Amino acid sequence: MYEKKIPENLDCGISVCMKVMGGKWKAWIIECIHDGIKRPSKIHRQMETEGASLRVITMHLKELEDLGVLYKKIYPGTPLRVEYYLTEVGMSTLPLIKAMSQWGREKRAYLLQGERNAYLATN
Amino acid sequence: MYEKKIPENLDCGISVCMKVMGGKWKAWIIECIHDGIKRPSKIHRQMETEGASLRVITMHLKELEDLGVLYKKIYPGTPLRVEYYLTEVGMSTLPLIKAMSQWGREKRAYLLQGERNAYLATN
DNA sequence: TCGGGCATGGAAAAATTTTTCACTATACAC
DNA sequence: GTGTATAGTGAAAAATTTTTCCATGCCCGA
Repeated sequence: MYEKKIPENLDCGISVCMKVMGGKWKAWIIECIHDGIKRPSKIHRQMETEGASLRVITMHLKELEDLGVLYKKIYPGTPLRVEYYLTEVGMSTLPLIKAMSQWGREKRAYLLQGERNAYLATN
Repeated sequence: MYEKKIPENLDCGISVCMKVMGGKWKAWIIECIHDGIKRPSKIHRQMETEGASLRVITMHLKELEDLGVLYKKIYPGTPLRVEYYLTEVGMSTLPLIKAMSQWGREKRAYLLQGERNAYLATN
């Protein structure tokens, strides 16, 4: 387990939000589960074309579960089956994720068009 | 300059959004500038209590300028003065940042309360 | 019995981000 | 002259995240 060396500062709402939705794959995992893809192996199959490793998915699922964003249902027996669901707080991320996603789609072309020049103030 | 080894995938709106607002300090820098703290040295003084280095602020300002989220006004002369402002697209991040910040503040207590237990399905 | 799928975890490597430090250059105040 | 302030860069170190690889344990099908 990796231990932080610089203590996390979660005083600020943005840091808290980023802890849940930041990172390379977390928002996608939340979206997957919302879309009904609730088992780790399925989530992985959904995202491995994009390059997500199963390991990182496992780690994020655990982290999101510990935060109370997801809850986990275990079906005992073999092969062991597990399903993740959004908690109420998990659901409350959806409008935000949708808004971020839409903003990104809307602004992408502009943002990626290249470098800009500075203005020279002449006063 | 650091060169990416895994190509960035910006097909997805969330990745684009995270490119602008993710990272440890970017959202704060945008907020600072919106609050009228527009010069690098001022921004640094504002955030150094939190641990932000001047270097990372400089780098993020440049990145956000290249993306067209900020524009830069240069006042020639010495000491050289520079001011950053939000572009129209920069402004459009504000509702999102506000929403993230508010969400984080609202859910912080819940999210940080500790680990959770899985449900054992009994069917 | 061998190979597959299931969920998960340790450990190390690789990739990326952030920090720290050293440096440029100019002008002003003391 | 020395110290300060301005904005910025390069290089290396440190911190963090993500990937890769390997291992566990169990059952099912060939």
